[in-house]
Amino acid sequence: MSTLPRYLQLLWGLEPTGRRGPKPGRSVAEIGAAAVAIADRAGLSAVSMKSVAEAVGFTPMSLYRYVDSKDELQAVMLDVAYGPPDLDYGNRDWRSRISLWATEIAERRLAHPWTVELTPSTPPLTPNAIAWMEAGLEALADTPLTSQQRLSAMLAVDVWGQNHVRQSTRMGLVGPVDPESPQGSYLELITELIDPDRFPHLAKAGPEGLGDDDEDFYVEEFERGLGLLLDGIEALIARAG
Amino acid sequence: MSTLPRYLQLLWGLEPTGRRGPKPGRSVAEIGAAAVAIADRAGLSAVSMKSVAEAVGFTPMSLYRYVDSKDELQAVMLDVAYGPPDLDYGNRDWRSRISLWATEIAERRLAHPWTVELTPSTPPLTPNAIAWMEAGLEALADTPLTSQQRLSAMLAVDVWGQNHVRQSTRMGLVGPVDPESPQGSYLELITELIDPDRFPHLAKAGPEGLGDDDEDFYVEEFERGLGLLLDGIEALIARAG
DNA sequence: AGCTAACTGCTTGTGAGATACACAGAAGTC
DNA sequence: GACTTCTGTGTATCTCACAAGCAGTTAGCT
Repeated sequence: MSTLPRYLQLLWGLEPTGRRGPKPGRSVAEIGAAAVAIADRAGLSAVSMKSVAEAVGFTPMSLYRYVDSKDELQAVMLDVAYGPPDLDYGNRDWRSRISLWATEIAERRLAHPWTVELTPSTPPLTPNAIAWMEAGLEALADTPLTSQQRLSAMLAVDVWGQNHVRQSTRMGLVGPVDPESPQGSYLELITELIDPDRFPHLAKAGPEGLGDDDEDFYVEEFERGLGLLLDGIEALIARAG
Repeated sequence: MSTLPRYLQLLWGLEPTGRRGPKPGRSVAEIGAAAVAIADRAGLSAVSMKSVAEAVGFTPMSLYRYVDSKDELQAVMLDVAYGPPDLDYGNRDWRSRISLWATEIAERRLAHPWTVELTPSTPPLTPNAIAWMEAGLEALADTPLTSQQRLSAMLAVDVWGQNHVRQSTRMGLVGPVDPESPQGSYLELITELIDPDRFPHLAKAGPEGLGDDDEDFYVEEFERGLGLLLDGIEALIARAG
């Protein structure tokens, strides 16, 4: 049994009782929240050990009492940004359940667009992240799929949704406009580069597929893609059931 | 019309003719190849402006004649790593075509596992990346889907495949073992953390779903997930046709 | 009550990395 | 042959993440 990294112990409330020494001035959650606030306000690049430390009234090195590396800090940030899942599945069917699940996650991600930009180097083990995974599996609980199939299906939905949010926010379709992204220029560039003779399919898809940066393009495309995945799962269920 | 970034001009061979001054000593492609070699040998973190410069016989600052930032260098690296698509669709049906497409991309990614770790901040506009997208769309060309639907479907497949490679390499199922990743410990940690009462579904899926790190788990799971997506696309086609 | 071990946050320091700027020589143009 | 434009270079700055040792604090033991 390998011992848990400190930030996980702290997040899960697993510290041994009867500790000596001064009480910690802040909690990991507070530190994470401060980092989240900075990222929300000034972008991910503004989150440094120094800036976070200042925000909580620490010196940079003090943060290392709570977190062993910046990577771990980012894991905490994700946990704080997602928050606990709050889903009422009622007596919906599985299709409607994962839809709800996927939509809710997407909402949290949209609220903190930087969440889809950082790529954790280790699988998430923080409480909220775990809780969301649990909720996703629960959505598929009454299907005849094996737990492995459920896991795969859920992962597919999750990854797809994450990517959708990423693409949408980068193109400025949704959410607060990131000042440091060129957003609009992509379309200009692509039409400039794509020679219709060499890339006929792309040439057709480019303007048509990306052209209407309507407000609700995000929603339409979300439903389109999610539907595709759900149909795939449905086929899997049909075969298994 | 916004003007193209230099590295794209160079990659696409769009430099204006009749230039004065000395010829460039190297090409962007060479620089990219050097960076790729370093990443393959020593990991992504070993790729710095300095190390790449040394590899091509330059000083760090010289690289900025070819590439405006490290981000752009990474875009070049991806282009070099993917290489041009070399697919023979023959007279397969669409299902078999995208399968081939997805499999081929996955192979390239496996050959350079770091490709799935870096997240380009801008959509890919480099020649090979574009060519791969074109090939993906071509695979769906004779379906009754709109170009927008084709684009979405292709993107879904691509994102899923990328994630699959990422997960697999991180868990050490496939490819060269990254010395700086803890790999095995995840399973221990998760079983240590997941209280079966609070997270019943995960508790069941965890050991069962991730347990058999067999060699061919990668392939099985690849086919499973890809099949799910293809079934989704098929449903879409059925509805559209 | 006094002692001690374990813990707190702080101070100072280091090494790496990306990138700005001004320059000397090369290769075209007139 | 003079002018211009582009090449690669040397030097310097600025920001980070992170290392190591320190002084004050507190819970439990004697």
